[in-house]
Amino acid sequence: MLDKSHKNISCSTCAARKDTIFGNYCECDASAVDSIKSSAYYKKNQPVFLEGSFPRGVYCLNQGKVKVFARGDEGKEQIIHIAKEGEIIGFRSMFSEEPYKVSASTLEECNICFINKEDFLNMIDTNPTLRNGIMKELSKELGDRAMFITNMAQKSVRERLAFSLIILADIYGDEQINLTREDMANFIGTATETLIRLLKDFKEEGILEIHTRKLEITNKEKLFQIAGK
Amino acid sequence: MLDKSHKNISCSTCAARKDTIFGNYCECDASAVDSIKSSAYYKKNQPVFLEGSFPRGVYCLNQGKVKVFARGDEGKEQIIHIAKEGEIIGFRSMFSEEPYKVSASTLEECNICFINKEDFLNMIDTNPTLRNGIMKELSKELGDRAMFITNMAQKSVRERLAFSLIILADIYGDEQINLTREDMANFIGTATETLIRLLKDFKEEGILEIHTRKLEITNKEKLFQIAGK
DNA sequence: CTGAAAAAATGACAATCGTCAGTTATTGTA
DNA sequence: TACAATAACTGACGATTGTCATTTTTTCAG
Repeated sequence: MLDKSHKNISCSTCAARKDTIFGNYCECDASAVDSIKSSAYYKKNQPVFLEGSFPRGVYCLNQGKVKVFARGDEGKEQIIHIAKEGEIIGFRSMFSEEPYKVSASTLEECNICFINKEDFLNMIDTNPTLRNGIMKELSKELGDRAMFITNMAQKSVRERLAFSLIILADIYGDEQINLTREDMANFIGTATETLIRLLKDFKEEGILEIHTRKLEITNKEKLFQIAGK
Repeated sequence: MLDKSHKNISCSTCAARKDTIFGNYCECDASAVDSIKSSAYYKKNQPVFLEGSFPRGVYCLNQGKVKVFARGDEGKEQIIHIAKEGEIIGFRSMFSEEPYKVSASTLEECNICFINKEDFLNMIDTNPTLRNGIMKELSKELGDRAMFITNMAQKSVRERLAFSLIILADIYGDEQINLTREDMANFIGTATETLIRLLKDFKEEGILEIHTRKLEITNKEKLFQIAGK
């Protein structure tokens, strides 16, 4: 259970700070960010922001994982990205001056800090290093998504599953992958039933172990093989 | 046949200028850009830049269309974007300081202007309006790609074809859509044979007319219906 | 204008994958 | 601890889509 005393969250002691855009790009000291941010505790499955609404600021994950997803025509979620500790989410729409095109929702208990739009844009304007960091980030993501699209379009579900498991293993680090089958299916872009069947196949092939909801990868090599180079 | 006298291309008389990032965001006069750009004539199917190489500058399309594509594991192209007159391509990797993750190649005869990296970055640094324009552009594209991914993952090939034809009709304006079947299949993310069959279906349903390679949309309404909202 | 090369089109077939309908297992809470 | 709700799983089945092999049409260079 997560410590709910989010009042104590401070940038200067933030464990995730070194992974953030602030930690990497911003020379300004932590207290400067501290003074303009607020922080909040989120329960599991709680929305962070919603498709269609206008951004009021950006969110910086101190603790926990968040899914970023779009909805298809029939309302089915497509998970575009799973953000973890240290990541900043929701800043894209602030620059494009559009409403959010995606929603974000917590996958587990989270502590999330918030910096309001004016303050954030002001930082960007006055801090070239931070600005370049943001541009670099936007550009990198754009490149990643070209790959994502190519994978979606050209790989089979089996290959995509292998590929996604590698990504998920990376996101979850030493924890075990812990997602509902539905979320996992919506990340891979397939039906829940198909995902379940393929997980079973992978298990029988000795690639992973299924501990109910949690997945333990036991043969990453093979995953790479299946996923394609 | 395109006028090959690209020596005469000037920003101040560029027909596409009003559509460019320069036209929209940059207050600096055309001659300022003119003085730092060079321009070149490209034949059909000529590479503009290649995946894996490092960007030396940005390309601004004066005339003609260019496909931007990634390659899947088996070398199959996935077209991510089709750029037309006025668009600037190849600037993403300049910010991310990575090699290109995609390639670009002309789909027809083109006149393309080039601004070298230093000059372009210098413009960005000194011109906040232009810089914001670029950030807006990056952000917008990122949003578009979330939708693209969702479509790829959730729509049937038939739906994607309808959707893509709407996009292509928009890109080609009053011209007829003019792509090889292979390129079109690589845009939609399907096999060439499947695309050909579906085009035939659409023709029989009175949605379009096939003039060998060129496609004329005759019932856009129906395309919207098929594509989903 | 002609022939070779490239592109478009067609047919046959099988595998992948999604859908629907139902069962079993797990979780969270009263 | 038990029960309701949610999630995980299974089975059957067919439609969609990819693959391969071949033919027809179009394009383009000489």
